[in-house]
Amino acid sequence: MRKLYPFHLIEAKWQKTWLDRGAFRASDPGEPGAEKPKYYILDMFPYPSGAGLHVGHPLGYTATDMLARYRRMRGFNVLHPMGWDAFGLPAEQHAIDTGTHPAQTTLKNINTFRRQIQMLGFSYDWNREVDTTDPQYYRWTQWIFLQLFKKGLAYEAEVPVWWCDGCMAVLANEEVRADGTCERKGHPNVYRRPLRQWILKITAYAERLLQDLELTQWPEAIKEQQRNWIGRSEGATVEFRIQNSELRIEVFTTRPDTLFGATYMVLAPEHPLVDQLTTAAQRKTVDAYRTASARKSELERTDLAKEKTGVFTGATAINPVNDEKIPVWVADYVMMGYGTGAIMAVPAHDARDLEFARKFNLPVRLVVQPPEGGDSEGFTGDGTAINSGPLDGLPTPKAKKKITAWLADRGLGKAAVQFKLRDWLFSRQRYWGEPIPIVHCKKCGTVPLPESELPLRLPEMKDYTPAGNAEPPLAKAIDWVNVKCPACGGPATRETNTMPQWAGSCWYYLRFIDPKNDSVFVAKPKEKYWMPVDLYVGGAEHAVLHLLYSRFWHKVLFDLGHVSTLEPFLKLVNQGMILGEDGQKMSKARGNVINPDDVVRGYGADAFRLYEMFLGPLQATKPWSTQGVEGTYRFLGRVWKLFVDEKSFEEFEQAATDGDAGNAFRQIKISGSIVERQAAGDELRLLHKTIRKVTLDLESMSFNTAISEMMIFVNEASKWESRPRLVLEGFLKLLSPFAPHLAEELWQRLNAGRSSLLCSESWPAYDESLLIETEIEYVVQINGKVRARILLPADIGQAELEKAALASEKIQRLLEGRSPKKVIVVPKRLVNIVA
RNA sequence: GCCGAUGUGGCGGAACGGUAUACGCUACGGACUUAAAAUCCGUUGGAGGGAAACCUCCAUGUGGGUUCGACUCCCACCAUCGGCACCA
Repeated sequence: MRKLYPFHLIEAKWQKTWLDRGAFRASDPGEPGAEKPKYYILDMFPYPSGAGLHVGHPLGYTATDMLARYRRMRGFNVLHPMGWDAFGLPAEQHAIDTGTHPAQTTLKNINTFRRQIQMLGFSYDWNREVDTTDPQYYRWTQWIFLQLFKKGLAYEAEVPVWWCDGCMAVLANEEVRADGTCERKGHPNVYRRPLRQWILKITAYAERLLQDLELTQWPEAIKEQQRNWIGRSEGATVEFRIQNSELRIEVFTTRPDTLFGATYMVLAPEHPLVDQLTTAAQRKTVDAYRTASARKSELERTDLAKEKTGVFTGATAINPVNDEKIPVWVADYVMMGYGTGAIMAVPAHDARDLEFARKFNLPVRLVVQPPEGGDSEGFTGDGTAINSGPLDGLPTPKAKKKITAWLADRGLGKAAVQFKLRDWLFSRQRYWGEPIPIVHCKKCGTVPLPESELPLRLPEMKDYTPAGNAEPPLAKAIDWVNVKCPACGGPATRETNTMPQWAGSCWYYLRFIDPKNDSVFVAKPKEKYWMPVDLYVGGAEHAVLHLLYSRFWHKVLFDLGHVSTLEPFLKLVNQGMILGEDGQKMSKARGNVINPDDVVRGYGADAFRLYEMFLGPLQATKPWSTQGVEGTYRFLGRVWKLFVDEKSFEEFEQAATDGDAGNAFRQIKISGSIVERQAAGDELRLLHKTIRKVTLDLESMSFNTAISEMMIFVNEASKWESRPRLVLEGFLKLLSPFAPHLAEELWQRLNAGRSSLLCSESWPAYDESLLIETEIEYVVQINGKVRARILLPADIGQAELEKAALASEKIQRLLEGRSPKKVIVVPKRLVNIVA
C-alpha cells in the first residue's frame, strides 16, 4: 500500500536522533537544567508478560508522553522514566514447565516490551530504567523490608491463609475473589489452611492512610474505594459477663445506643471462648457446627442468599445495662477477623440479626423510633431511643455518647474505632520473588540479615516446583538455606518464603530518582528535589492494592526520615480500557486483540499515538477501531501535504520503488506555497485560536479535543494558496507532543540546516487580542428557540444589538406585532426575546 | 444490598446555564483513473413541506422541577458498566 508519507523513515530517524542526543535526559540537582522547575510524570510500570504489548498499554503511556513533551516545552525539567515490574508467576510457571530460568524468560520479555515501547517514540529517560528482578534493585526492596522488620512492622504468625491448589501457593486476602476463585488464574480450589507467614502491620497506619487521602488530588472514586477498603467505623466495645462464670465476652458495636435491644449474643465459630462457654448438653451440637463451618469455603460462608445458620451454646450472658439474661449463640455470620469476633445482636435494628432471630424465634425488642414514623422493626437509621431506660427520647448520636460514657464510667466498655483493613500477608511460597532477608536460628530466633550482606540473591536451581507440602521451592536449595547465624555464628537456616509481587512496585518511583546509587536507595537531595510524583497515570485495577501498599511503605519511609513527603503521588489519573473492535474486552480467546506492531507497521507510530488519544477521554472505556486509525493517519498525511512539495515527494516515491530511498528522501522539498511574509489577520487568528485550545486542552488532559482543533487548523490552512512560514512553524510546535516524529521532520526541513530539536523549543504563547473577531453571527431567539441569525460587528453595544435583533425581518414577521415582554441580551452571543 | 461512574446521530465522541450533534469514522454522490485502490470535493440526527434559496416540527435514557433559556442545575425513576459485599 502506498504510504501517505514516509513515516517509517521519519520515525526511525528521530528515535535514533533523540536517543543519541540525550534529548529526554532529566537533570538531577546540581546538573545544568535542574534550575528549572521540576515535573515528575510517572506511568505505572508494566509486568512484562510473554504476550508483549497490546494497544491498551500505550494508552496511558501516550498520554503521559504528550504531557511530558508539553511540560518540557513549557520549561520544566521533566522526569519521565520507565521500568519493569518483572517478578511474577507466569515466568515461574514457565520455568516449571520448561526448565528455563525465570530470569531468562523475564529478560526476553523485557526486551520485547522495551522494543515495542521505544517504537512508539515515547520520551522516557532510558538511563533510569529499573527492573525489580535485578539484584541491584531488589537489594533495596530487601533493605526496606529490614527497616520494616526493625520497626516492628513485619512479624511472623501462624495464620489460616488462603491456599490455592492450582497455584500451589498462598494468596493474600485481596487475591481471592468473592466467588472463591483465585484472582490470578481463576483456579477454583481456594481454601484456608494454617501456615507460618510473614505479615506487615499495615493496620498500624490505617488512620493515616485514611486521613492523608485528603492531601492527594486523586479521583474521588478512587479515594472512596480506598476509604471503603480501610473501612473505619466508630463505636464502642462492650463487655458482657457470663452467668455462673468468670468469663467475659467483648463485643464491638457501632450502635451502643441499641444496647437495651440486645436479645442475644453471637460468637464466631473460631472464637476462643466457644469451647469454655459451651455447656455439656450443647457440646456435641456446637462441636459439629464448628467443624462444619471450618470446612466451608468463604464462598459458602459469605453467600448472602444463603439462610443463616447457628447453634445455641447453652451459655447465658448478662446485658450490662439492664442485667437481663440473654442466650449466647455460635453462628458463622459473625467473622473472627473483624472486631472481637463476637457481637451483641439487636434484631430490631440490624437486618442480619433480624433474619437470624426470626429463623430461631429469638425475641425482637424495638429501641429506636424512626424519625418519620414508619416501621420500627428492621429500621437501621438514626432515630430516637425508646425502651432504653435513661436513653429514652434521645436522638441516636446523643444516645450513643451517653451510653458510651456510662459504660466507660463503670469499666464495662469504651469508645472504640475498628477498621476493615487487615494486616498484609507478605510471604509467598514461590521461587521468583525477592528472598526475605531473614535467618532463623535455634538460639537467637528470627535474625535480620546484616544490611552489608544485601542483596541476598536467589540461588540457582534446577527444579522450581513447590514441594507441595506448602514448603516453598527455595527449601530445596539446601546449600543456600543452611547458613551461619549472623548473630551467634551457630547453625541456622534462611527464610525460604519470598516477597509478593507488590513489593517491588511499592517504591520503584523512588528508585527512578536515583537508579544507579549503590550506597543508598535514593540520595536525599535528589529525593527532595523530585518528590512527590506530580502526575501518576495507570489502570484503575490498582485503585486499592498497589496504591495502598505503596502509600504504606512511603509513610514508613517518611517516619524513618528517608523521604520528605507524606504522600508519594500528588495527582492520579486512571486511564480507561480499550476494548476490541467488537466492544468486548480484548482477549486471546476472543481473538480480538490488536497488536501495536501491526498498527505501527501500517500507519506509523504517530498515527497510532494520535488515534489512541483521539478515541475519546483518557479515563473512558472505549472500543478500538482500525478505521479510526486511518482517520488520524489521513490527518497526518494532510499535514505532510501542507508542508511538502508534491512533485518532489512523487519523485521520492518513484526512487524508493527503484531502491534509492535514502538519497531521494533527502531530496524531498518544502512546498513552494510556504512563503516568508506577514500573516494576515484571519491566518493569525486561526493559529492563535489553535494554540489557545491545544494549550488549555493539554492542561486539562483533553487530548481528543486538542487533536480535533489541530484537524480544524489543517483543514483551514490547506485552503490557503500561500502559507506564511511562521504560522506553519507555530503549528508544528503544537503538533510536536502529539506526533513528534513528523513534527520534528517537518521542522527540520522547514528551516534547512537547523540543528535545534523541535522537542526542546519553547511552547508558543497565544495572544488574546488576536482572537477577537470583527464580526459575529448573533443568534436571535424567541422564547428560547433559535429563530434568526444576524451578522453584526463584534463591538456592538447591547442596546444596538437588541434593536438590530428586533428589527430583523424574520423576527418582525414571527412576532406579528406582539411587543416583547422582555429581552435578554448576551453580549457576543445572542438575544432572547420573551414574547 | 451498598458505593462509584456513565447514558447525546449508524459508530467513537464535542458542547464556561446561551447557536446541540464540533472533530473523526461509516455510508452515499461526484472528480481523477482503461479500471480499482488511494487521494480530493460534496451530502450525511429524524420526520414533514417546497422547483429552489429555504421553512416547520421532533430529538441529548424516562418523568417532573428551577430558569428568559437546561446535554449542563435540582428531585424521582430506568438501563449499562466498575468496585465492595453478613465488617456488627
